[in-house]
Amino acid sequence: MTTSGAGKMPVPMGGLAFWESAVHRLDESLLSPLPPFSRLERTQIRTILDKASCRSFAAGTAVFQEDEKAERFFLLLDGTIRVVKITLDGEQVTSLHIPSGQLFGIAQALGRETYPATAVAASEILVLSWPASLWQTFVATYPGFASETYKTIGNRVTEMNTRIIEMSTKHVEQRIARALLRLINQSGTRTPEGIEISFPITRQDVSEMTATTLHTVSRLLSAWEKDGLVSSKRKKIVVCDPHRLAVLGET
Amino acid sequence: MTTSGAGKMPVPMGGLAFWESAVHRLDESLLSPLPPFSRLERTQIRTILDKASCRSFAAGTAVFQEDEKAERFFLLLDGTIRVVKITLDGEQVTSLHIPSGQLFGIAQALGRETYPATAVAASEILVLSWPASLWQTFVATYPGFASETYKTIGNRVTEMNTRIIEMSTKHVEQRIARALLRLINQSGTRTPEGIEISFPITRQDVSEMTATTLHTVSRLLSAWEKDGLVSSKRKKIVVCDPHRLAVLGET
DNA sequence: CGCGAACGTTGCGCAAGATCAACCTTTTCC
DNA sequence: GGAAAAGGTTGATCTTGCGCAACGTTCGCG
Repeated sequence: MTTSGAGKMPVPMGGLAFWESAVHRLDESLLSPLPPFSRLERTQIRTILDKASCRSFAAGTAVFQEDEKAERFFLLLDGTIRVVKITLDGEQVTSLHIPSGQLFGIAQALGRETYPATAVAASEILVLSWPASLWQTFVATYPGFASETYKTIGNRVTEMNTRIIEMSTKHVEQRIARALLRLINQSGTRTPEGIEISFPITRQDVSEMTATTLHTVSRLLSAWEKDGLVSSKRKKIVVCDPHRLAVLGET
Repeated sequence: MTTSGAGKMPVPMGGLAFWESAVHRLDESLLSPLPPFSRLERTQIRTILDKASCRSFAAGTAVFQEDEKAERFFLLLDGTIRVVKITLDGEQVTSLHIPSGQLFGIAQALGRETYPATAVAASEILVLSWPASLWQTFVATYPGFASETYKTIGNRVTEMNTRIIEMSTKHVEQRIARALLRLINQSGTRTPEGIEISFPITRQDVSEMTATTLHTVSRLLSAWEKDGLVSSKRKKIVVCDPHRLAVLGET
């Protein structure tokens, strides 16, 4: 049950700003299809973009840390975010993955002053961000922004609930199977072999999502590979037979 | 890991309305100290109360069921609510306990049309409720209502996160210890012996909160009783030495 | 190019805790 | 008041998957 020792380096904070507000380059069409902005006019989106900072983070770096003052909120333009908590004794637990197109770091929407967890770039990522002080304005001014945000939160609550239930009632094998399926649903890429998880992911990462050890994940993945269910290289997992994997994850 | 079989009867829906809107009896002072209403005037609270229905539910009955259409939202005036999810194969998992004074069944705040889980009365309870259509009005009209609601949600998210981390990193003994501590914090009653959980709770209930079996809970509780840590009768648990229990729950 | 770090694999033994089973106690309800 | 149901205890056994350990492989960097 206990995830094995330290394992991972302390998450480093992202480096200094690279592209700080080179935002005039960004087109309105980037935001317009995204739920929080879908009901807005082009001009409104322009206004929003003009207030945003844009920045990239290298894989493995943190956008913000748990308990840090929530001075900005973010939108993930590209890549995937891993939301992790770190326990007193240094173990990491991944509570959530956030695919591109979603808001994150929205402590304001939960009535918090600090971020509830650390956001780590799973791959190289591109994010927009706004100062927290604009949150109220956005909620009040832009129709659909608030409601879509709360839907996002609702979905995350649902996902957390699902994890609690899985950990309570499923065996390790089933949890891992389901975790992989969730990942390819959220951010899978079609390949000739099957559906690939579109960001680098280690056995350790998977173990942190499923409350087990990298050893167990490794064994399982090896067994599944022999069986033609998955195919995995270093930091790469391809699900070849999602259906059979889903069957494994049932009951 | 897998919680033992059926165990509990399917949660019955609460009976027919007993006190449907005998609300004129209720005093404004009931709501005024509660966070969602704390910034409101007496007259505003009166208006809110006039629109509410009041009702009691017997212990073990459901106020609403998972996936039911969310036609009302609720305030728990007295008692404790157990929020449970039921898996396909009939196992129950408790995700949360809600103490009196809090809103619940607030699917609207999560952008949902249906309730995400079942709310079961842990003891006899008293609830106010309003039609979902009033949600928007409340949020728009009453200052502090929205922000306090989102704080509540934030707290619940935090609590769920805590559970995920505990299940990922702690052993059964520690999880149970912490679960008991959380319960006495939320709804404990001082007694000469120690602090008592102020609603009836079975070993099975505890096992559903901690992802174990009632057997393991029973053994642990027996051991702790011998040790003077707790004292328990049928459906009753008193924590005699919270401090030592907290130590048990660490690391 | 070669070394070290990060990542991955695999075998073995052991312990935590689930499962099975039997039995007891208290409550409920006809 | 007595049977049945709900709740609780406790022992014996069995399985999962963790801990530890040793080793292989790939990658990145000086």
